[in-house]
Amino acid sequence: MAEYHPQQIEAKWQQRWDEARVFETEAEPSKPKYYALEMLPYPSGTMHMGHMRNYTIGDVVARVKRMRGFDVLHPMGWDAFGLPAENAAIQNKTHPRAWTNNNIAEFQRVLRRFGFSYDWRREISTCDPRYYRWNQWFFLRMFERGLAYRKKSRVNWCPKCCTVLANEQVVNGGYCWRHEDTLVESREIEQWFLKTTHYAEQLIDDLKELEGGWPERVITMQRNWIGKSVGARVKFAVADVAGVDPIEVFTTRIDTIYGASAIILAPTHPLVHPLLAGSPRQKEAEPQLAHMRQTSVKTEDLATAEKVGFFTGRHAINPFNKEELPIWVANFVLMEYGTGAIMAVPAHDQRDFEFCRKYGLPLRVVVQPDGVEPLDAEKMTAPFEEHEDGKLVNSGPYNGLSVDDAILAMSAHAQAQGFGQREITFRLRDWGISRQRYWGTPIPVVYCENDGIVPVPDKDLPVVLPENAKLTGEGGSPLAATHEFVNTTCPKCGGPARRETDTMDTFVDSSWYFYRYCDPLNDQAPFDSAKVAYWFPIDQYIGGITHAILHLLYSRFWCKVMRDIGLVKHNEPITRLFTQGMVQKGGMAMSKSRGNVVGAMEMADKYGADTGRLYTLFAAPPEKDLEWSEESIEGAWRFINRVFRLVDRHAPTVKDAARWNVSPQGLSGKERELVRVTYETLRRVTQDFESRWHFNSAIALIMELTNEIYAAEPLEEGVRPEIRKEVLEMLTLMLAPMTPHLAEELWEMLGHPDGLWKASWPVLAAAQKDLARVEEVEVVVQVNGRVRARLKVAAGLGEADLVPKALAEPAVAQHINGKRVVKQIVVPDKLVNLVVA
RNA sequence: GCGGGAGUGGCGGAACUGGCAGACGCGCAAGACUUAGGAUCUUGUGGCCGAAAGGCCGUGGGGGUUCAAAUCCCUCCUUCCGCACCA
Repeated sequence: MAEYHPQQIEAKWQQRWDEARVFETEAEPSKPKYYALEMLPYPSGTMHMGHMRNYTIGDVVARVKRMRGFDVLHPMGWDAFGLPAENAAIQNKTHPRAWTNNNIAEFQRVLRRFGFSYDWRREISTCDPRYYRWNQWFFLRMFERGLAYRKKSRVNWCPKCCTVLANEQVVNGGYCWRHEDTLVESREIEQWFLKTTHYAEQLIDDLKELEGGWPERVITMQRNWIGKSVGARVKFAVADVAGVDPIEVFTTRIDTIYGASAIILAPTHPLVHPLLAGSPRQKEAEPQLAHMRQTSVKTEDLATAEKVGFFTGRHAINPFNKEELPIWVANFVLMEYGTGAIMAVPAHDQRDFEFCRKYGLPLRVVVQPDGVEPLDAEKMTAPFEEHEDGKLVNSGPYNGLSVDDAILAMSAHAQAQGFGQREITFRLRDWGISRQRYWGTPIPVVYCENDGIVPVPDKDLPVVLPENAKLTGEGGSPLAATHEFVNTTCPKCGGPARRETDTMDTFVDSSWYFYRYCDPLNDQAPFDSAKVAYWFPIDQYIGGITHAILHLLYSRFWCKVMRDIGLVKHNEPITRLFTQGMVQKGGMAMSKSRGNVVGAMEMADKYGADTGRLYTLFAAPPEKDLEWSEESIEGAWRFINRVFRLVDRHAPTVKDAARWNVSPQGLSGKERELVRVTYETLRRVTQDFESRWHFNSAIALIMELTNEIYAAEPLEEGVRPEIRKEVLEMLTLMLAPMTPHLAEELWEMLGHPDGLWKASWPVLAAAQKDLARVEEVEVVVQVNGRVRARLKVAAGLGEADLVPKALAEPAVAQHINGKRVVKQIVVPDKLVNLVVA
């Protein structure tokens, strides 16, 4: 009687796998390829069970695909640049590289301990110059194409990070994504930007390619983030002051322009000052403007804030009807969106309605809903905003047109007259990548007095991050204070020049890392396009929902840039995306700062990796959050032991048995039932793995099978060795993707010295499918929808056989009680429902 | 405010296209084996009534469609997530 010792078994098989290079992958065109990928970790703190859940799901998928004959690429790497490393280094008086390398070593130890089937030869680390060199290379390609550019801009500045944040990194309406208690400030700085907006249209359109493969909500989040809106730009000339440019307005409802009551500018609009200068309202207006510019920048307040505004004393001319409209300034108009100016149409827009009512601006109905009493401007309590079911009124020559027709006709008119054009606006803005931090990729640019901005030539890459920069944590870039780094010569004229001292946002690193896995050691190019063409697109990407916008949007952008450079052929890098739920403890995500982590290594030490893997798969469906329960782990542990004991008990008598020829001839009743349950389980488990990803119910099925086998004990009585072997082997193979070490050990015990990694996922032959079929079923008999009896009958009986049997049941007869059966519903093999009146 | 999820025993969760609600596991209870058991094995375990047979109720609330609803429709409530004055 052997005992289950996971520590020994797991170490043993991990060593065998390594020796046999089982998970090392090369292109094998004879097999279909499969690229399975989990989001790469940021090596910081401890690896906890939240991480392990992500990798376990990915590992199950990779192992199932491998068993099913796919050539599987399953790599792992490290998102190794970033702020925490820098902060930790300052705190612990060490170097970010040392701190990061320690963490990587620790993380790697844990991943290996869990037996994940990675091809470790392909491991990458983004802080390695051999990797970030290609970040710089890509930057230069984008620079050449005008996709990387420098501009002075108002940026989000986190006073704790001492750096600029991307819009995507400002969360909860104005807070830093890393310091959720810190309000982001607004500063004006020269920054490098990547022109994500160049691809805005494609980033929206290509979402169609992802439908079905990506979660609906991720697609929706991306679509909203990019925020396409189709409308028109219209110029309104200023009436009562000369020399001021016309005001450009963006609207999606040019059809309502006859209903405009005012033009409203954002407080920071460049025309506000010229308009106010010398205006009769100047005195009252200026303090209000100053006040408006100061008040809260928190967007969460903005949404609910009272709408306030003031009249500039000036007027603009509606180009359609030559009407003079007052020009206002108001806090609810955003400079960042559209043109920073709107026309207010109170009858047909909620915000305009509120604003105009408050300030007594007139309201004019210009779209009349079909089939309703004419709208009365005096009595309206809400604007009519619908696009459909309306006709234009009070709109001069456009009266009677539908909204859609009016939009077309009026846009055409505006264009012909030269005061407007159709325009598409996006919410998406360019990606600011400059960071005033040390631990990141240096931006490969120098500044020369003669030549200005000069890109570093390819042959001088990488621009290596100096190891000796002083990290103080005080404001400013550490590289700016590192003179050996800053002072250089101009690649063009050879004269003295200064290097760019900002580093790249770390999202650059993760935007293309998965391509590098295909060709990790290439020192001539970021990768060989042929290798990428073989493996891409990624068949299955697995990670947290937290990255639904940032990482995935940037990755999609990067892919399109690479396609246009000619490196790749596909439009989208990721075919299928799966977002797994979080692992929580005490209702909150595991995090070191909350002190609620369950360390992965402690878990493996206590129960073994297989138990940890099995529990995280069993406790909840993979897309849902999982509340960690120490008690429930015992269940997974007990089950594994139960399986181990079962195989251990029978292995000596079955390991030399011949392979069963799957013949229904001569099967005893006990054998028949055992084989049937086994094959039926296999069928359903296969389904759960392949299409539904219900790992939890797959495990439940395997547990049931195990219970059935136990119930048939002693198996030696009435079950021949070759059939015992068949059943135990199937059980072992089904467990292999989830508890691979256990399965290998059992496989060996069952008489296979070769290693289960060579075995295939069992596919049921026709004879086995026949055996999986039940011969006898239980049919429920209902009277008026209530269960009154159960029939044990042969499978496949129809109405003619079932109804008489049902009526013959005493309990059924009793409930019919002489009443007439008005209807009978028969679902073969399931139920009979007799409706009596 | 807009958009998208989710509400099932004491707990985690099953239930594929409407067809026995609560699979599987945890916990709990009883029994067996045992010097012992926080090991193992067996049995029971939604609620209420009942000695039992059995009956009634039950998937967030209310209504509807249907022979039949956790599942479909309407409505309300709770909760989580994303966006948030986007013109």
